[in-house]
Amino acid sequence: MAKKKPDPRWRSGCPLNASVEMLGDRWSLLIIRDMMLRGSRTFKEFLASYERIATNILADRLRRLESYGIIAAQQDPSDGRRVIYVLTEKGIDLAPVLTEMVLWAAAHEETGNQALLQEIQKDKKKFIAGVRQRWSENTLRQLLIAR
Amino acid sequence: MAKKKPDPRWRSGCPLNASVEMLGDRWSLLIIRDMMLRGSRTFKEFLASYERIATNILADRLRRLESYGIIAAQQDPSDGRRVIYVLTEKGIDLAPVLTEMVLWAAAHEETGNQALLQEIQKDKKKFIAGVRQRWSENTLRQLLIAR
DNA sequence: CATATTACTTTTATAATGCAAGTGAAAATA
DNA sequence: TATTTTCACTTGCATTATAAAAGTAATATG
Repeated sequence: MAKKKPDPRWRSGCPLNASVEMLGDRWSLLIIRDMMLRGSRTFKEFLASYERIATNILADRLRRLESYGIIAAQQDPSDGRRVIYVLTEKGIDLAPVLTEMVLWAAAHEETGNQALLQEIQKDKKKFIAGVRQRWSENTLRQLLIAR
Repeated sequence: MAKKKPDPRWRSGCPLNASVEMLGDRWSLLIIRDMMLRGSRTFKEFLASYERIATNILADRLRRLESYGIIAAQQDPSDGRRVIYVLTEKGIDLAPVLTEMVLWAAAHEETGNQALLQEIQKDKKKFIAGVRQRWSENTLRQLLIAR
């Protein structure tokens, strides 16, 4: 529905370039991974990730991802301090991208997380469908239930 | 065959993180795109790309990609000035990653290159197989034939 | 009311990027 | 053979991004 001529925001009309401009840095995809696979939803939870992002960079990336419509931010109704970040449809649609990047690195580098890997390798489509479903379930719950 | 415990080179053992550390910047994937889809092979050809990479950054990225084993550099036997860059197997294996990134951006942004897009959408597997085959054909030809 | 928690911002130092100009070797041209 | 051109870079410098550490405002908890 929304989609016509190349967006002047990008360096070029190439779709790969658009992806790279939105996601091509050392943190954005890791934040999306944390949301998609680890269920992270708050600033504090993102900070707890193993790669140790700095707080100012995290704040900047969350702002950027929101501006691209990949994630959405909402106040926690049960705690005025807390902001809950959720993936939008656009964000969830990154599941195949993340999946292929995981498979590629695992095939060519010495990496860990064998459990995730085997799940993906067993049935890629099923894995992506699972992400999608778990997310739609959780999103509702997360937004409605206080903790 | 080489693959065991997490590489200490990476910030974490997560395979997605390894991918991000190798490819997570604004130029690396575009260089690979130019090789994979446009058949670029030389410094000059990469420079001619629409996004206008600076020469020092291009030199740096080519060095990095080579150090990761994603591309290989070879002297042109018929012209001593010219260096020919080719994708390695590891580099060619990025085809599914690029494919998904193209599909994702095209689905959510206003991008161009409809021809490429329709080819991918018609049959994703066939497209990736085609890249792979054209590459193996071309690599041989490129390395043997002077121009 | 005092303390703790959460999501940031600010500051400062370091590193990466981008632009313009320059270099050296090899090849093409006069 | 001498000169010019091409190619793949490098260098210098200004701008921007990243990282680490400390600080802050709003809310919540005991």
